[in-house]
Amino acid sequence: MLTQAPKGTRDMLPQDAYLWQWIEQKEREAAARAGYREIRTPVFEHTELFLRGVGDTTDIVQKEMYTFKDKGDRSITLKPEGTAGAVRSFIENHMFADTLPCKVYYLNAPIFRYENPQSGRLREHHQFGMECFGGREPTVEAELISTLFGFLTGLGLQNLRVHINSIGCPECRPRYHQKLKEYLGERIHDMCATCQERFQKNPLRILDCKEEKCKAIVKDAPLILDCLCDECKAHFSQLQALLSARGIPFAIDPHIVRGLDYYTKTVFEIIMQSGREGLALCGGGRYDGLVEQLGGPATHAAGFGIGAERILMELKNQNLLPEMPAATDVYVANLGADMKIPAFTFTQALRDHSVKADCDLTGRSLKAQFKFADKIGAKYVALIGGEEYERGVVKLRNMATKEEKELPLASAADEIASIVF
RNA sequence: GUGGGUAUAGUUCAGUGGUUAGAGCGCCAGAUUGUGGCUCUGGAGGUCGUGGGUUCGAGUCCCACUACCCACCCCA
Repeated sequence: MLTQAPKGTRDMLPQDAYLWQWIEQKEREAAARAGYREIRTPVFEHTELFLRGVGDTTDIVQKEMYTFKDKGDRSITLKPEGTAGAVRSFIENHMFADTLPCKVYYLNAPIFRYENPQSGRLREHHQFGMECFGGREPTVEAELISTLFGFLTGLGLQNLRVHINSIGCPECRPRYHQKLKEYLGERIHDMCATCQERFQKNPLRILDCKEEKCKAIVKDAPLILDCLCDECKAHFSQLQALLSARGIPFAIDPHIVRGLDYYTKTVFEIIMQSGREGLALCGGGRYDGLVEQLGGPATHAAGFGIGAERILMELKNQNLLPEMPAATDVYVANLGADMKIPAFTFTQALRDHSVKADCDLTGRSLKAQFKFADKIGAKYVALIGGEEYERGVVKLRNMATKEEKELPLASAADEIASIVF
């Protein structure tokens, strides 16, 4: 127990951490190219933020949040998604008063959900997300999807599917709800308990049910796409035109409704086609009402979150992960007890020249030092030996070619730096 | 929350209820004392997940708990 990480969490060990650095660099570049700037918000927020922001009928809020009282009797919740915190910050810091649109991204922020772990799902995972405030045009969604698609294909990922849908706005959705309820009518009593509850609180989510009996009933239900108001209809068709113009392959999936209540108009997902097929890599959409709902001025907004673990999982499936770079370029071996100080100072001199250098910390024999150098992938071994030291030279061995040459001690660090780089 | 599988060395795994629990890989050391990868030799390393129970005797059978893997629900 004591030496066991909590269920659903993982250590990022050195052999994984370089992948995170690598992917974070790619995320930064993609977001920066689109004019987004980084924002970092707290790992925890007041529970109320998620109740009002994410929606108290959602599974996330009802059963998946890490919620606790702090010592000041405040109800605190570990972030179960990225958008609410960004919106809170946008309002609290009066970013709405600056020039809009305001475009921000968060870099692999930790996200916590209490659910049963399985392939591609942890209790702590990390999301890269982008949020745009103050843009009413469908260009916003097109920009988000294009950036995301470019980022993912830039990593080499194949077989990505972009699914889009529109779930209307406060203008047209109530009309759709009415129509859906009329369609379902008495048949709602034949549906699962969850759907009967949804019928009252959030009829749209009935479309999302995976139960066979519910799917059968819902199969011929009216689609929200057929009930959109003129504005939503125009918005959705303009988005399609933008994506087509950019050459992004997308499919309209009228059954995407998303598990968070704040979405309006556009919702989208990017789905894995290989490996764990059908698992969502990314989800996002427009949430024009959220800023106002949380106490800010009415502000158009849209964004997405993408799971970093799932990206890495898919990259691994498609064999696209880079190899771990060697930690050390030059290993400094010492021979003889009185050579330990010269070896140490020479190692530091190499580091002063920005060379990744290492020396013995364990008191190994020369043979074992070479073996170690080989194991850590050092390209060169610099030997500080008594005999050479007396003559004022360092022996440099190329581990791949076995070539050895002597360099004057005084200029060796400088010369090695120019050889390594 | 529900269901299935698993838990033995650092790791991957063997191990009919019966001596002192094994192997491959990895780790450490050595093979005439100043040189890595290959080979050979030796060594270290285990409360057999935790706690109960059955039994003369449990790594092995039973129960509970915990964790991991997989699936459902849901989601990234």
